[in-house]
Amino acid sequence: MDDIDPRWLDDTEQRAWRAFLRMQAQLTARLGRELQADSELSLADYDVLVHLTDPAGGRLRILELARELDWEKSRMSHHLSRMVKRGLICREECPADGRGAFIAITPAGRAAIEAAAPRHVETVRRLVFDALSPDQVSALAEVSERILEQLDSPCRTPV
Amino acid sequence: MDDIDPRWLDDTEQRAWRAFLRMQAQLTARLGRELQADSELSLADYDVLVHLTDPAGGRLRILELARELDWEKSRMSHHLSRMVKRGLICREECPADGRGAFIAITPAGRAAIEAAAPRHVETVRRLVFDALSPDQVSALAEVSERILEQLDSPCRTPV
DNA sequence: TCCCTGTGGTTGATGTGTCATCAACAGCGT
DNA sequence: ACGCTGTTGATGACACATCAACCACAGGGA
Repeated sequence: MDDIDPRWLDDTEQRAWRAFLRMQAQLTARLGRELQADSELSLADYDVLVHLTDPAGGRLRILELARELDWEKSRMSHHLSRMVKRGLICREECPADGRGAFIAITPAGRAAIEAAAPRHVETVRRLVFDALSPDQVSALAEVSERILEQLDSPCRTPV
Repeated sequence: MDDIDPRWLDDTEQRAWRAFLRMQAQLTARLGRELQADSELSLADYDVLVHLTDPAGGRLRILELARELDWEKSRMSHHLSRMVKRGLICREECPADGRGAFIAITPAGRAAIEAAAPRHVETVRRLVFDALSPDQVSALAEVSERILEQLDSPCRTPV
């Protein structure tokens, strides 16, 4: 028996945690559904395309993209294959490194993201920011950043 | 051309939104991984089992469970099948309604959730609540609840 | 030159989520 | 009795994520 008697959550914490879990699940579901309905893109597709519109030439090394999105390389590869098949992006050789590859946005992909972005932003505003006061927006940012720090910190309580 | 020129996000909003998206993705990934490593349960399994420990008899009608978890009935059905195969739960006939069915937690299921819960709660505390001040916890609750209201409200701006 | 290790990237198996569709049945009106 | 309608649940096809194995090349030594 390795009985850890954990520090259970108190009422306030439980309330926050339950609300957060529900909100998070419902919000992403809704954002995904609306994006899909408006533009035939999934949230994942959207993220990929956004990252490909920034850099000059609209192309990135594959693992560079994976790092930015925080995806596993395998997930990245599978997803890119599907997007290639749909004509949103294409693979390009990397002359400087024989094993490497670029992935680049196609005109069709650019058209897709440019059509999708305004509606998506509008959705985010309607579902999230319209509901929040400026103070709440700041609080959300701070809480998120604080938790991100916590996640990055190497602390993993040794067993 | 239905050119909506959307109200783009300002800097503060962008900062909040980006941080929230990253946080949300990384946090659930991490919670899932640790839960799985500690207990052979996915977050979804955990949720199902939690809901089955509350009611007397540890059993619920299937759609009742789906409603509480906010899952589609099809997802529910698939997931239950897998959990039955693993011996965590079992289906039981409903005498009152010939087509209906109960789903109930098995002793093995109860053992699994009781073993998993303390560590999981500890993880949540370590990754989330240890990082936040009491004010921030309240703010998180309020923001989440506010967004949930917004999601439930029937407003769907007509095109 | 040859091997060796690390890195970039793909592939296939498996588990999981979503959607559309189907079958069984209850409740209700005729 | 009959058909309608809504509910409950199962199933098959497909999108997606994760894991482990793998291939191809780069950059070293020996």
